[in-house]
Amino acid sequence: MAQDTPPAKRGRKRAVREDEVVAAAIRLLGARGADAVSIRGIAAELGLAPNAVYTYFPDRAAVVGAVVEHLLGQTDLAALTSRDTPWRDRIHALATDLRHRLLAHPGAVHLLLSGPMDGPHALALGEALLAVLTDAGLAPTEAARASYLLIVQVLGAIALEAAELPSPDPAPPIAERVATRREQLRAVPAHLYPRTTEAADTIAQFVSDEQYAWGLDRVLDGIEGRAKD
Amino acid sequence: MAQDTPPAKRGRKRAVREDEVVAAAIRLLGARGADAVSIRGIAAELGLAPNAVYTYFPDRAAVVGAVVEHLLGQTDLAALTSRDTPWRDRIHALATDLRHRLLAHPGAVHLLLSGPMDGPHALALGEALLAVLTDAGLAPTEAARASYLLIVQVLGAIALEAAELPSPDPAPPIAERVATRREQLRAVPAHLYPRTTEAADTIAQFVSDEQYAWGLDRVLDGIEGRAKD
DNA sequence: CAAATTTCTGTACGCTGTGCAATTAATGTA
DNA sequence: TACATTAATTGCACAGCGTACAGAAATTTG
Repeated sequence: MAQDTPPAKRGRKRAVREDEVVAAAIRLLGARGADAVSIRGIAAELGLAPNAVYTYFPDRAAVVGAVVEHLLGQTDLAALTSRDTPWRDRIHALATDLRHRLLAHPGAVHLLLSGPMDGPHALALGEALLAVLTDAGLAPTEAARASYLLIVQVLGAIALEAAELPSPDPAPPIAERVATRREQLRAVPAHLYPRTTEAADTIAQFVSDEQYAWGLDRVLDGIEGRAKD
Repeated sequence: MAQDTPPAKRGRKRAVREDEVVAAAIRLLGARGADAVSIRGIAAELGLAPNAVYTYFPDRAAVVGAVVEHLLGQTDLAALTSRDTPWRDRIHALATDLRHRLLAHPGAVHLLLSGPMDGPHALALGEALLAVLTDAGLAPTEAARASYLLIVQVLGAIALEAAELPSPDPAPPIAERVATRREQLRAVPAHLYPRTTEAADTIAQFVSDEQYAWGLDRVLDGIEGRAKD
């Protein structure tokens, strides 16, 4: 059986553990935005000299990768694959969960998109999506394409929302963000952009749960049309 | 009539023009990636001291915003709204154009997503999309939501593709990127991720024109289902 | 106790954005 | 022509970043 106690290595003891580095990074991410996730900031958070971080990760990109993995690992994949509820509802639940989780740390999605998502949790998420979409009646190839489409949709929507948030703040509530957008849209000259002006109310609500769910539903409609059931 | 010659201002003459600053930034973006788009790099490119750039833009974010505007302004919106071809084809053409243009400078999409897209060219793009989708038979509110969905889809797909490119290089050809992905997928343990392993060929082709077009078609299917025609 | 090994620290280099004061170059007025 | 006014540019400086290198500290093995 796997013995928990490591085989008593030789040199000096480690002051922290790798997961504490990740935890410190996420603490900074939540408190002061993506730019605050710096080697020096993490080291200060842990009470270490900056260089000590390089004992645990080879460079900053590796730390960010571990943070991304941690964030992706928080999603409940069991709920995604359980067949108690219709598959569309399960995907909706996952997407909503991801959105709230990632918008809770504005800038987190920047980290997601700053490197390839090839860790175990990313793979597990893809695998679970494949299972759901196979359930939905898609052939393997179509299920794979649809899973990527969904990832694109979810991360794209979150990225666009995050793009208009000044990163350090703890993300104002949606109602306030919509109000800000509506205010800015009042400055759009109606003679140059008549349709934009006419649809200003809807456009102001692009950053809302409703728009997010609407877009996801259109994507799911398109996917459902490919099911052979 | 509007007189071209500016009314002979008082102080020292400007060494460059604002659009030359943007051009220098784009030159750097293409040659050395998004990280090279720095105030100091731009200044060196123009033969100026770094601070001189602040004569033309208040801070780096403003320069990036101008670069984004320039990139968005290169798209042919006239072709998007002309009714010679079916609306789906027109959107396909726009999406393809945007993808190739943005992937030509890997990291460009990072700039796009680093701030709100509220410039005139961004507005014009939105307005043109609204026109196309109204043509397609959508009510104004639905057209607005669908236009945002399309922007999310296009930028999301490009962002995910760019995420796995090491930014400075001039973007290897698609075939090579697919081959790299296929190679990496061979390391995925089949017993943990059976469906992923089975669909590896399709997954390797996530970064391809075909997947991009497929996803766009599913989104358009979903949108078309809302047309009242 | 000494040797070996690992981790942590001190220092340093080159890079970033950008604020402040002084300089340079152009124009308007006397 | 001389001077004042104004705008653009520069030099310098500061604080921050990632990270490479050498040495000190801590811990286990012989």
